[in-house]
Amino acid sequence: MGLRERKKERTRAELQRHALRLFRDQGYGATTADDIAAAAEVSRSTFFRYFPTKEDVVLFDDVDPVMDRVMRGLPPGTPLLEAVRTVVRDSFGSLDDEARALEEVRMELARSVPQIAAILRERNSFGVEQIAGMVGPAVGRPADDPEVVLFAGVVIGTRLAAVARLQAGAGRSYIDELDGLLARLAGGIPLADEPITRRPPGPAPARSPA
Amino acid sequence: MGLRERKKERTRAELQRHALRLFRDQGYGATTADDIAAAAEVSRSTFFRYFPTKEDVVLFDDVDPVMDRVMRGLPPGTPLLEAVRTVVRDSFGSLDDEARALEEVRMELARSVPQIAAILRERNSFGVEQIAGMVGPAVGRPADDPEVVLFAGVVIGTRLAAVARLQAGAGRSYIDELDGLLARLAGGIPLADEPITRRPPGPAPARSPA
DNA sequence: AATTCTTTTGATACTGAGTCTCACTTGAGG
DNA sequence: CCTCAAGTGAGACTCAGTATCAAAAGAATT
Repeated sequence: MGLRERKKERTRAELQRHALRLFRDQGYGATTADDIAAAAEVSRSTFFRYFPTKEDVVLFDDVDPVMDRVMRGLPPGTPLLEAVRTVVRDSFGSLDDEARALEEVRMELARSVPQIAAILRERNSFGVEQIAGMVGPAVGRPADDPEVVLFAGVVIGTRLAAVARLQAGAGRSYIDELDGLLARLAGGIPLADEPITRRPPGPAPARSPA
Repeated sequence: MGLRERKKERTRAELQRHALRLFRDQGYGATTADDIAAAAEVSRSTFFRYFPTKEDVVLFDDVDPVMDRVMRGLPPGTPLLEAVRTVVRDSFGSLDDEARALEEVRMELARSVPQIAAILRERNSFGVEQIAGMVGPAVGRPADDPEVVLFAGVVIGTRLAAVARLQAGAGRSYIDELDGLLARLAGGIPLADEPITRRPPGPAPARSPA
């Protein structure tokens, strides 16, 4: 690996490191691209060359390719839902120290900076297609099979639930929370058959999706 | 209702109508706030007074308060998952003509304009809290009960799956698709116990969530 | 119907994200 | 060295979103 590549890697890491630090210290909104560039001692142009948007600084991670590899390495016959659980656990487990540290910071930010939480939630809803693309082949079905897509949706939904729980201050780490919810899911969808009860009329919740 | 209020209502409707038309005709990104304001014959300032962001023009709808009302009107004892199905179906069914027409246009846009699809997907991932806030009370549990949150996540995930299917060109209407998937969910999480199979290594999918 | 009060509007200016272009620097390779 | 390509910085530009303020217009009062 030449000097050039190493330099690029270093620049990217520096930008991300300073960005996360600034976001934490002075807030996401109050940190301009200029601030980040200045802190990392490069020009604003360079910042945008590395990260197409400010959000991407937060979102860039090294987990994705790992997940696919782990999935491929699982013994055939593993039940799908359990396979997903394993993938989730092992992917994070196999990160090197630096990557894991970044992951920590990012999750910390997600907890403390509402604006970043929002971004993470947004981005997370991407991914039905990605999960479906990973899961479909694993069970020998096309990625657009309705059941594959639905399964993928359920997985994403579970992640959203995990993030929502963290947000609400329910202790534990992101990974433990997600793993726990996935485990619970193995027993079926909770409350699905729970009978609803009459309740007094109250104010409607702020927004629910269209 | 005074002249003032009527005028406001008309202005908002005009802004939204022209905005959606322009988005459809010349694309979301290529349509500036100025364009919309000009088309509706108001100033740019006024546009932002009615819609805090450009996205909000697409996202403004009248469905939300309805859902809560429908939920409250259901007979006690209805199983939760079925209750949600009913709420979804009836909420859309009870829209007046104009609201329904807007809903149509918005869904059409979601299908044909990728950028708007992305926005809708983003926004949709909000709502775990909202759904939990609606569902928790209905079964006599706190909104932050882990099972309530997980259930809410599953519902949102199912929606994402429905949207993903529409996007992929799977015919049907949004509401039919969602209803169908919810129905399927009543039989448990599909594929959860499906054994995975060995498969040849291939290119990793573009991105999956962190 | 003239006057006062309040809401709504338009004009203007500003910040910051993101894009583009172009000239300059600096690794890589002969 | 010298050349070429890759990476960088500077500056200008567009557009979203915010803030301010003065003019216009509906509502209320006499």
